[in-house]
Parts: sequence; C-alpha cells; structure tokens
Amino acid sequence: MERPAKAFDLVPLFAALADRTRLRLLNLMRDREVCVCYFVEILRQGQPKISRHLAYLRRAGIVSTRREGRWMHYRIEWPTDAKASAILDTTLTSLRADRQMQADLARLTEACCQPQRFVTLQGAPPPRPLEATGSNA
Amino acid sequence: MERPAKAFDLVPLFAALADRTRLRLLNLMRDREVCVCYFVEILRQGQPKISRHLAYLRRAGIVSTRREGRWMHYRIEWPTDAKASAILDTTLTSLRADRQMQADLARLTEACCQPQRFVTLQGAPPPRPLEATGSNA
DNA sequence: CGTTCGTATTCGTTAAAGCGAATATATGCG
DNA sequence: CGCATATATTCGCTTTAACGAATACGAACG
Repeated sequence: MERPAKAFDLVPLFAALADRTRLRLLNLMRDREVCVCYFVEILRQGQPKISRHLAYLRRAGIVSTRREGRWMHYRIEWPTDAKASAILDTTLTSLRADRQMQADLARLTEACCQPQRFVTLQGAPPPRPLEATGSNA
Repeated sequence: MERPAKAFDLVPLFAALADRTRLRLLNLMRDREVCVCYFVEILRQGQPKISRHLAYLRRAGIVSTRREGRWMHYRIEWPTDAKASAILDTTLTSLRADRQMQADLARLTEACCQPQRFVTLQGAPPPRPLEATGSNA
C-alpha cells in the first residue's frame, strides 16, 4: 500500500462542513460562481452573517473569490487531495435530497432568470456557470 | 432525479469528525471492536478525555457499545444513509496515509499480540475483529 | 474628495467545545 | 458489604463558534 509522506488534514474541512448555513452556501455554488448579494437574497439572511460563513469556508480553503468592482464572487475550490474532494463531492450529492437545498436552488434559478423580481439584485452580476473543466458537480 | 422526502443530516457527522483525537479513535476501530482501556493505552491519553470523545462519537451515532463486565467495547456503527456511510468510509481510507494513524494501528496490533507488554492491558479483553458482514473497511 | 454601494470585520453576548483534575457510577470479588 | 477496577460524567477554566448589531473597508462615481 502506498504511504505518502504527508497526509491531508481533513479536520478543517469537516469543521467547515459542520454548519448548515455553510452547506447551503456550498449547495448554491455547486456549479456556479455566485456573488455575495445573491447568497444574501437566496438564503434570506443578513449580509454580515453570510460574509462570516464565507470567511470560514475561505479559511478551510474550499472556496475562492473573484472581485468584480463592488461585487465579490465565490466559487467552490475543489481540494487537491482526492479523498477530501470526494468527501466534498459526496456531500454536495447528498444535499440534492434535501428539501431546503432544493428550494434554495430553485430560488437561485429564478433569481438568475428574473433578477428584476428581487430588489437587492438590481444591477448585480448574475451567477456565472462554471466551465466544465475541473467541475465535480 | 429521485427526491426522497427526508434528507440525512450530515452536520452532526461532520462535527464528530472535526477532531483529530476522534479520527484517531475511529481509525483504531476500522475493523475491530476495541475496549476503552486499549484506546487509552494506544493513544497514550487520559481516560476521561478518551471517554469524553467517545461520548461525542456516540452522540453522532457512529459508534455503538457492548459492555463486558467492567469493560466497555466500542465499534463503528455505519450510518444507514449511503452518503454518510461513504463519507465515513472515505475518511477512514484517507487516514491510512497518515503517519500517526499508521503508528497507532501498529501499536494496536502489537498490543493485541503481546498485551503483557502493556501494564494497563493485563486481563483486559483484546480487540475483537469485526465479522465480514456489514464491514466497510 | 464626498457620497453611495457592496462586503468584510468588529463588538458584545451566549453557547458549545475542549482540557486537566476531580468525582460519580457501574461491575466484580472476597 | 467494603474494596478494587474500569469507565462515564462533572467541575472549573479557556478557547472557539455563532449570532445580531454596529462599524470598517473597498470600489465606483460625479
């Protein structure tokens, strides 16, 4: 059996996943890059709270960011470790069966198609689908 | 796509896994039922601490217990949810690459073969291999 | 530069986690 | 039953997480 010299530390990943709000955020990012204002609108939670949870995900290294003027986009950063990546993938797959997660995604889809129906999304850059390359979900 | 009515809550599982000591405990239980005194001896940590972490694993529902007189044995209880089970399985597989986890297992193997070399294991019931049925690791 | 907008961080608070030390509880034995 | 052994839980403390409210910071614009 192969025994690499360095093992990937799964604890920070698990700590990041051990919160429902953060799972909801990841669910929304499964195949899109999403702007913070969309997270706030879709999850219907305060901006500071969303930002804080995104910060935890950043700390765990499983999301990355792209600034576009005033807007900050987030997308999943798949761990380079295969096992960690598999765990994250399985997690997102599991979330498909969750009612609230489904509702969140439906709401996100609606917001993408008709942002005019959401006051806070006027003028905001809509979520951008991730390119097939490197996408796990 | 199938949409079951009830989703499995992964958060408690992740919370349980988000601690290194608990990962070390699960690593020792991957294919055996292990007595608390063996955990204490192998991990070389205080008994109250080991008990407390085992209590967290019990609370998460991923270990079950069997009392044998003064001795209490613990073994992994694989989640009935396939995704949760896969995550736990992947986790244990990942731990195989960890040096400390390897050392722990080696020490456990030694303790099983020569308990007389460990003061606290005299008279204690050795770990019992799990039967092939239902074993994931 | 002042103002506005979007977002990150701080503040004050509460709850939970984690620790070592101490103690309570359960089991066995003479 | 008293004592010994194994284990679970409590205690007191510190640290971390999570929250709502408030504030700081970054980008854009005239």
